[in-house]
Amino acid sequence: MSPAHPARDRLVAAAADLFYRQGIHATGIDEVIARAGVAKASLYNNFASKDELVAAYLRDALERSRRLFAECLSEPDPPSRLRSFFDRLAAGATRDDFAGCPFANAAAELDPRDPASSVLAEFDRALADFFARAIDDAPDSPAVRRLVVCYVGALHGAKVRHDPRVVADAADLALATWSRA
Amino acid sequence: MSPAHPARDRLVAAAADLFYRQGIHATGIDEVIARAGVAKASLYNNFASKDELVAAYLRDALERSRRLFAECLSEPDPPSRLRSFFDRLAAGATRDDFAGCPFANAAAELDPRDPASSVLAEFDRALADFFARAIDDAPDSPAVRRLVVCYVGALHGAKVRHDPRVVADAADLALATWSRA
DNA sequence: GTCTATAGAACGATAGAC
DNA sequence: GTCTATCGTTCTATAGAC
Repeated sequence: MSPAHPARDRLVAAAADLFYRQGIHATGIDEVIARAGVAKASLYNNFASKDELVAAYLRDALERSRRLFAECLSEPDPPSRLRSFFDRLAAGATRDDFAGCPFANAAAELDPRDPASSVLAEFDRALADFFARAIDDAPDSPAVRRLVVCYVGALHGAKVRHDPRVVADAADLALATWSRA
Repeated sequence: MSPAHPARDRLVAAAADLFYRQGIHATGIDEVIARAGVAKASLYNNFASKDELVAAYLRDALERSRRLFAECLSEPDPPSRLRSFFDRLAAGATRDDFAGCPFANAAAELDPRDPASSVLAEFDRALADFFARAIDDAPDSPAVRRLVVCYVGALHGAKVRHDPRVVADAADLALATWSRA
């Protein structure tokens, strides 16, 4: 992305892959720098601590999510926006490196008082905001909250059951709850 | 439970509290034995390793879940069984030590190849089996899979948003998806 | 006596930090 | 690449219950 910081970008990319697939606590610093192909000093030149690398990883994932939301919102009407969103989730769930929602995983691992946890709350707001725009409703409306339930259930279910069909089930629920509202 | 092993029971109880609230990796052995009020040797007399204590904690949680399922299944008809279940979830979500689903949290932390992870799969089967019995359907039916989505979304949403209303939203979804099926 | 408990020191490995 | 802290684990020593 920014050629001015190749080491930093390589570190975030390596961290994103490893933290997401293996978990944050289960991934050591050495493994990250080995995959990034940078020296250990480069890590501490760009980040004050592992926690800040974790935060950078989550902010990067948040940015990807925001782009995904924007693409789905370009669809013309609520049902096609929701379908577009859950179709993309389903496609992601079929990948062999799929490991659920990175924010849900991080939430289970991180101390809520950890500064990186604030990114999780940001994602939560961004997700509710996306659903609200998608169905033209308020971010705190029951319909939006039900859609959030569908999203969470879809990704976690697909993860623990290794079954992408769960995403389709959740999409059915989401479409039904919208048309019902 | 068995008075012949007071130290073991105290260890599991302490581990259940700490592992659930703080996470497994974030909780050290010393903290567990301090809360249990037992010596370190008692831990390794009853468990071969920390991993086995983790497995015991998860099996204990699974037993509690099975009892909860059985109580809900004593209700006379599907809607009241589902209501009973989600009402109990909602009550749990209002507790100040609520931290979501212990199995979902453990799934995010543990290596899938960890022997303790088999308990997570057991819970998954037990949950699907409960919903199947609750609505008189097959454990792998779409309706049951949608109910699992509701359960997962309910607990995770209530956790990250600190908002027990999410459980009520999920209960609405669950009742609706059943009556629709 | 044997089993299980407690208290604490000490070891080896790992992981984060500089 | 080195330093240091921490964590899981093991060992020594001792006391109480059946």
